[in-house]
Amino acid sequence: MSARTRYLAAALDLMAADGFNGTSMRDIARAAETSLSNLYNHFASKSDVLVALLRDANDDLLRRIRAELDTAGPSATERMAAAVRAYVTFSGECQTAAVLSLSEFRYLRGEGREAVVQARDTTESIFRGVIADGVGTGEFRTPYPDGATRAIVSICAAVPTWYRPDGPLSLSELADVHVRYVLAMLEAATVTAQQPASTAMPA
Amino acid sequence: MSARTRYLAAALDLMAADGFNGTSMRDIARAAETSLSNLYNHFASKSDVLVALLRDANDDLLRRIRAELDTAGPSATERMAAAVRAYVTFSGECQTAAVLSLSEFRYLRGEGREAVVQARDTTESIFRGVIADGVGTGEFRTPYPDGATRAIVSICAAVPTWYRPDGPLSLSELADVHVRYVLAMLEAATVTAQQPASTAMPA
DNA sequence: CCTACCGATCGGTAGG
DNA sequence: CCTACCGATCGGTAGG
Repeated sequence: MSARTRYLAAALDLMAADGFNGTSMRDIARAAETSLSNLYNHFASKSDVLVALLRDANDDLLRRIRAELDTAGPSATERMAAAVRAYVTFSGECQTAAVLSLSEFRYLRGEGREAVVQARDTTESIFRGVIADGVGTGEFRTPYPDGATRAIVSICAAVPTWYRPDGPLSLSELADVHVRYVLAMLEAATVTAQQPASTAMPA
Repeated sequence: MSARTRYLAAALDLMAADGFNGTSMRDIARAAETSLSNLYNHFASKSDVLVALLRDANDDLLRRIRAELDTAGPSATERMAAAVRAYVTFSGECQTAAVLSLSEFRYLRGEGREAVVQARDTTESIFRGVIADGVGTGEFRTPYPDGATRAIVSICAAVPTWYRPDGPLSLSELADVHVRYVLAMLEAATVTAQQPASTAMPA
């Protein structure tokens, strides 16, 4: 494990718990069992630490979505299901990073912010493209396809804020449930023919 | 305008922009054109300021939802539409307070946190109750009603993070769009019979 | 005896 | 990779 990885792992836990402004560079150095000066040898500023964390998280999410899409069927319905599965799975498996992405992005400024904005746009454009495809083929019948991307991403991005690994549903079941919600929201033609993934749900 | 109201208005803008830990009591006092000591005469701590802000915001949201429900029709479909309309309207009209509620809640501890948690549970339980009613009457046919509350609240709560008053849709149109998303997600029996509220949507 | 409020300063810590 | 620091500012409180 490289020094950089250790710093980022420590910073991830601390910032997810106490926020960007609630975490000091001394806190991070201490958690990584190094000195403050050494931390500054790897990151020019506290903002740079956050940029690295959010970029890594977004890269991971994007990689997962693309991997799922590579093995998905050709229809927009199948591709949307794959993308939602990937997002929900990421939200559960990388919960801390997903929470951080959601809550601490606002503290970024300048070019670091622009880089993360661009990475987010890439993710959103994948959903937007699949929605447009599905509307074109008639698979999705929602009269409001343009606003659906935000609604879908909002649902997926909120999962890490309440998900608990010891909950009543496995992450795979949770992904299935969210696929159903999303396809129903898009008024997918196939949604009523789907089989429920599970009959048990959290209260 | 009472002194307390002036402090809270200043704190709301500052904390929504820079976060709880990024806003100092001196910043708040300066923005409210008073002294730090006077601020401490009204709030025992910075946390107490945040508690007051989040409680006020939640009270406002709850009041709006209840007011809409009072004039709504009796069906679960109409009541869900009313609740979503109220939430989206609040998100747009009280955007700063809504953003704060979403992002800064995590910095609360102790009994102040518990009070806000309880207020949130009250709001969520309204949605949960309407969903249960609709499932009971057969209006909502989703196989996963128990997870739908979180998905619905997540969509509504995310609106203030991207909404712009100068966007292509009026707040009323935006509310209509979200009502359609939510009812579709619940697989409402009436959803395909609905009329689109608008043909224009943001990109 | 209370409130509302002041200028000044407390012990510690922030990012760098 | 460390000790030793900086200008400033932190949340909170002093006496009056």
